[in-house]
This record gives sequence, structure tokens and C-alpha cells, in this order.
Amino acid sequence: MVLSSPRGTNDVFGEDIKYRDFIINSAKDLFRLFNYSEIITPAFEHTEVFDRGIGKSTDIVKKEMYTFTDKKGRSLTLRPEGTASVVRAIIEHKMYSEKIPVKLFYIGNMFRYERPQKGRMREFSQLGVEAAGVAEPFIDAEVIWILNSIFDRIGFRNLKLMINSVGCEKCRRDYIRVFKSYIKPEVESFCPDCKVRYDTNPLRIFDCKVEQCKKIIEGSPKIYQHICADCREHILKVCHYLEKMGINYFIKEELVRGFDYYTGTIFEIISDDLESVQNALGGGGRYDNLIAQFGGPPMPSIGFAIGIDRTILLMRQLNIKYLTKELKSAAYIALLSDKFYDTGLKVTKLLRENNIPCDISYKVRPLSSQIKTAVRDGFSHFIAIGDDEIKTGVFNVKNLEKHTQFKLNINDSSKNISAVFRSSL
RNA sequence: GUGGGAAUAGCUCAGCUGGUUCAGAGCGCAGGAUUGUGGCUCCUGAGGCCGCGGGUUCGAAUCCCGUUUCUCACCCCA
Repeated sequence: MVLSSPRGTNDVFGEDIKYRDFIINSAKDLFRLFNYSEIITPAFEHTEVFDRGIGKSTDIVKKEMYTFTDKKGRSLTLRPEGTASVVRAIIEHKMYSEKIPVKLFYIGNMFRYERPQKGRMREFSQLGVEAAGVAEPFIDAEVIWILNSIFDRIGFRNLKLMINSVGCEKCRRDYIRVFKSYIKPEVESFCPDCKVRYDTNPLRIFDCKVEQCKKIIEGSPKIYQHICADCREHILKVCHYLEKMGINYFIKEELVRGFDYYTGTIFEIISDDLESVQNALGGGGRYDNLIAQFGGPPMPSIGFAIGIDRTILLMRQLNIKYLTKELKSAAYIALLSDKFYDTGLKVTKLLRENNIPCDISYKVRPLSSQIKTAVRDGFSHFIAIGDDEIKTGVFNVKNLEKHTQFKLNINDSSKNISAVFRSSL
């Protein structure tokens, strides 16, 4: 029996759960404010959803998918990202016939077969939004606003928001012609990957880290300078709204992203504080043709995703604490003899019925040890059960934080009990 | 898929050029000192096939090879 979780996966427990809950709760509060509703899609889809959605020429589809055949011979794939599934669901349920825009958010685990390293796992969690059916640049800015607000609420400050436009179908085609003719004389000098990209997806050459390739494209025309008048107007309006909102950003003309479905506005948010090369915390963009391409109606759309695990990493690194929604009041009940289990049961039942979290020492131990345990585990109150309490029915409740003590009569009405407890906070 | 480093107790690690102080420390955990009251102190205890497999050797935690996992980077992304 192998007792380690598979490569690139991990168990999330203890403090990580608190960070995670904090991030998710912060995001959910914002989603509510922006009127998005949740969608939960399956962890796997028909392989075609990603093949056609993300694009066959992308690295993700080519070499990073967990694809398997089920017992009926269907090809299925564990989702490597969230957008394709959500788009599939929007079309399947004809959500656009209820209202437009369709504004959805999702939280889920994603799977990519890669070599794990800091901030990159084979199974990881993302949360994201998709706003489908609106072409106005206003919604681009609003979506970026949400993205920015999530990190703002968490407490990140030194983030960089990068924006670019990769143009619409038409202007991209024109640009690619210009770009290819510019680099054509040098194509033999490219790295093997870029030689392939030259034919399949020239824009991705901008993502290449090989010095030689970077040099060749250094002075090349950038797509941002070659987008058509409509696309230019669109991105300028997005920038205008961002400025009105006071969101800092900068145009990064070389920015490209790894999914084929993007059109027009794309963006990425990175942290220079993240002690890792994997510094992208979130990103997204427009996908104006994807829904139609999937057989749905024409629905220009935009979305983003953020990496929950990387966000936790950065929070830990910057020493940012999570806020918990846990009740601060919790009681620890100590037994001084094993005669008192029945009374212990009665007290815990009473407290729990009154919404006061509590735990009990399952073993009889010296009183001082039990207090130590209660303090260590962060209980605010301590109740010992011994002969005196049994006789009188009155329990001394010790407030471990304030070093005070009060009496609790377990024959009091429930209302009284919670009142007495709360007043001691 | 490519390249570097690492793996000893729950955690952080020590363990020299192979040989009865080589199965160790600190922290944590459990119990006690303490038969009804707090973070200290002291005592005691549990826990490891030294990642796994092979090799070299009279003898391997230690040297060699393989493998798995972790880690860092490339690629790519969140």
C-alpha cells in the first residue's frame, strides 16, 4: 500500500483550510455584490470540450491533459481549466434564454499533467467568473474590477495588472500575416518550439523564453499596434473605465495567453512578491467566438480565473492572516472522575443545543492538565465536573481569556444559559 | 518531456573518511509530579524496515546503481 498521495497532489487540512475558506468567502462576498451566481460543473468532460475549446495547438491540450477512456469507450478528460466546461453548460441548458448576460462563478479543482514545482501542482484549485453575452467594454472593466477586488480584500498590495488586446478574428489574421513576414527571414534561427509555433500559432512565440527567439521578435510589430479600429476603441474604453475606477494597470503589448479561445481584451495579474517563478495569480480575457464555435448563439463573453493555491502561498509568505467566521466562544468540559460521564453528556448536550461549541475531555486526568489542554486548543471557557457540581447543579465556568469565573445553573432555562455565556465574552 | 538538489521520529534536523556510545537531539505528542484551577519547571513514556529495491563489503543510515517521491528551474500556466 502506497501511503503517499499521488505526485502533484496534496491533502488540504489544518490551517490551509482556514486560508482557503477565507479566500473563497472573500470571493463569494464579491460575487454576490456583483450579482454572479454559482455553477458547479463536473470534474471531467468529454475530451472534445477541451480539445475544441482550448485549442489543439495549445500545450495544455497537446501534453497536459488527464485523458482516459471509460468502460463504454468514451474519451473523457479531467478539466484542466474552468471556462470550457462553463461554456458547455451555458449552451446545454440554454441559459441565455433566461437572461443575458449570464453571469456565473465557479470554484473547483483542475488537473494538468505537468512536472510539479512551487506553486504548480497537478491538481489545483481555481475560482473564476464568466460573463456571457455582453460585448460592451464596460463589462471587461467590471470583470477586472472583481479580480482586483478579490486580492484587495485579501490584503495584497504589490500586484501588477497587465492588459493587452489580441484583436478580433479579422485583425489578428491581418497582424499574423505582417508578423510572419517580418520574422520569416529569421525563422531558421528559432528554437524548435518556435519553428512549430511559426506555422501553428505564431502569437505564442511571444511567450518563448529562449534568448535567441526573444531577440528576433524584440523589434517586431506587436499585435497591440495592429488591431483594427473597433478593437482599438474597445480596449481604450476598457482602460478608460479602469482609470475611472482607480485600478492600476499597464499595457503589456507582448502579453499572450495559452488558450486559443481568447479574442480582444486579455489580462493577467502577477505578484513580484511571490517567491517563485510561478507568479501569475490570475488571468483571463474575452472569448467572443467560443460559444458560437460550440454551437451556441453568438455570445461575446469574458472571464477570469485565479489560483487558490498560489494565493494561499502568497498570503503565507506575506504573513497575511485569515479571518475566521468561527464562534469565539467555545467551552472545554473536564471530568474529575469517571462517575461523571453522564453529567458531562448532559452539559455538552445543553451547550450544543444552545449553539455553544464545546468539547469534552474523553479521559479523566488531573485538573491542571485538562486546563492546559483547554488553553492550548484555544477554548474560551472551561467547566470542571466534580462532586460539588453534581450536588448543587451549579457549575463554575472559567473564562480562560479574562481569568474570570461565573456560575452556570444547568437547571436554568436555555435562554438564560446562552445569555449568561454570551455576556461573559 | 529536460536538467540540478534532497529523502533519518508527527515537525526541524544531527549522525565525520563504512565498524556497540549507530538509532540520536530539540520541539511536539502522551502520562505523571499536582485527590479541585492556567502558559513555567521537573520526571517518565510512545514513535523510525534511516523512502523503496539491488549491488560492493566480513560489516551499509553512511559508498555505487536503479526506482519512487519531494524540491528548484526549463517548458507552460493558475
